[in-house]
Amino acid sequence: MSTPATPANFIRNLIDEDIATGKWGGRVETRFPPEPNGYLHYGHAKSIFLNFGLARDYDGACHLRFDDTNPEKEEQEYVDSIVSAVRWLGFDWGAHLYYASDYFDTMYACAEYLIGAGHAYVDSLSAEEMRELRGTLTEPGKDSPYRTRSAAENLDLFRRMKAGEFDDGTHVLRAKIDMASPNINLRDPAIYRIKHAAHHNTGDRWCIYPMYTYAHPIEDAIENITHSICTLEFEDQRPFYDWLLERLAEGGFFKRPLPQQIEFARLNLTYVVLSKRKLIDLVEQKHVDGWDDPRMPTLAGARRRGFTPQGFRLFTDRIGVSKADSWIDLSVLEECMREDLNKRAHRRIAVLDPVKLIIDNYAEGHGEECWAPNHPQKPELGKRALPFSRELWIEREDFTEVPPKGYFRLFPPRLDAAGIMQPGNRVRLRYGYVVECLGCDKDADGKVVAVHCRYFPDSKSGSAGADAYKVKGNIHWLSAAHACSAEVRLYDRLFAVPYPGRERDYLADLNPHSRTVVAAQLEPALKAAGAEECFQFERHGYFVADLVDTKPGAPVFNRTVTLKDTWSREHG
RNA sequence: AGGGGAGUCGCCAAGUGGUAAGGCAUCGGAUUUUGAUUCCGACAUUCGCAGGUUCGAUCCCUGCCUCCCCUGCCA
Repeated sequence: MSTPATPANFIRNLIDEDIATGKWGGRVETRFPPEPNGYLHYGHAKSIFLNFGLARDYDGACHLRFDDTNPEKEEQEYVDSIVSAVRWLGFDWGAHLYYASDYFDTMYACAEYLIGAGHAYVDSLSAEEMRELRGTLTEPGKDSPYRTRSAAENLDLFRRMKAGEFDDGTHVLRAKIDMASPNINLRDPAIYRIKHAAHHNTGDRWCIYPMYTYAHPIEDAIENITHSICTLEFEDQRPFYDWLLERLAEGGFFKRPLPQQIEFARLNLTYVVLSKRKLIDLVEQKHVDGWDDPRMPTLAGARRRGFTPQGFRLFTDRIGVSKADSWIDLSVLEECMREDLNKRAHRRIAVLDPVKLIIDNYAEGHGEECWAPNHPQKPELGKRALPFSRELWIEREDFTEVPPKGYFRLFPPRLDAAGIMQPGNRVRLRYGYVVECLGCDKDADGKVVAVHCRYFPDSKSGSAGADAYKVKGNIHWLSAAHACSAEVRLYDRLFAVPYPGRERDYLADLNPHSRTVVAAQLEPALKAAGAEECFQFERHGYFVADLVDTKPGAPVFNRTVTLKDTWSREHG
């Protein structure tokens, strides 16, 4: 991808400073540390581009690290989906693929050290009792009666925890810091708990697992991460991050400088829900067809939707990085996708809501070819033939019996203000002839079944004098005898309101029209489209051949995003 | 309420003592065989509020207001 300079942000400033002072000898090493307990979503894209982008721009490295410290929630399916999503975005971690679970031995050794140094103890309170002693936001906590256990007793207990002698929840290893700290995270946080659960990576080898707060700083230190970037909600955790690494540095486990945690504001998008819990609900309650449903804000869904890695890159550069809570309008993301697709997508014709257009003065059985460029702004991309004949498909909305003011598509002859009959409107059949509307046929219900017109033989696009016909309207069409039909899915935003869940349960805010399936008519060239090939269907938007449902010779298309449409925006 | 953060144009976002970048959106206008694209132009005397320091404040100081996060053996 071309590389526009990424705008300045506070993290880059910080890194520049570290480089200037030589803190890390110019080294920049980041990491993207997802927990494999769900699919990656748009918010992760921000983090991925941030972390991998920094590594790219500073000639550093970014590690892909699975933060798999909770075996009850993590699965191999999720690690696979994460690997494929990060790759899809275009990033490569080289040899730097890690698992927190790879470090369980080191983490355990650190814990034993902490116990020996008097920095950790085994607490045997129940979860409820611990909660009671923790105090509240305004009141200090109280020491656990087990806080004064000797190092020897703690060590013995901890080893027996590891050996599997105890049931889940009976003991927990805690850091010994300060139960009266105004920062609740420093009130002797739990760092190891007993979980008799099989781990996707380590199997049954462990029955005690480290907590995120304890594990993460150690992971960073082991991997020599220089800048550990995470979201704002971990800000209160930073003092513990630093406390832990300082203790461990004292114990000779790590050398200074120690990695530093830097927090940025997570992505909030209107009309979208990004919390893992809600995404899981949507999938499990079948409001969507799985994690990769094109309506899902997951990267797997985005891919099927036709969103592009380059579009995401544009988006993340455009929204920037800061510590201010912000809401980005979904239209910003959509516009980024349009901008990227506009440059690359070949143009094709598709009639999504077909109605017949019959050219009364065109010989029956006659046919010819019209030529259409693949990209009007890029002639080097070539052109393809569009068969033309007497009976065409046009878009139902490109004809109306009673045109609203400013409508410049097809409408029949009508009386003007002076009572004089005026001819029907003229439009150009894009890349073909100019036609004049003669009228229409309707069925018993009054529904238009065919539109009639006459064409002007000397108006064919590209022929000498064709430009003499000045028309405002330009509509797309397909020869009925040559078009092929296909399923096309018109996707719209999954939620109907900007802030789902703000006024009521978020599920009540689901958009009932988030997917409309139509039987469309497509130009012949489209029949050969392969999965993930994207096109602009002229005057409609960008579409992609569905990754999973497209079969050879039988594409199924998903609408990625519509074209900007100032006419319907102003006319309902 | 204790602690931690944030408040700069409709939405993002730089700047952090020398007199408000940029992007998106919007609005004009031009080009256009996609009511698309592209192009050109306009768009904060003002930086949450009130005081103070200073020749000079978005930036420093004081007070206030608003919003977000923290009381999992989740991450």
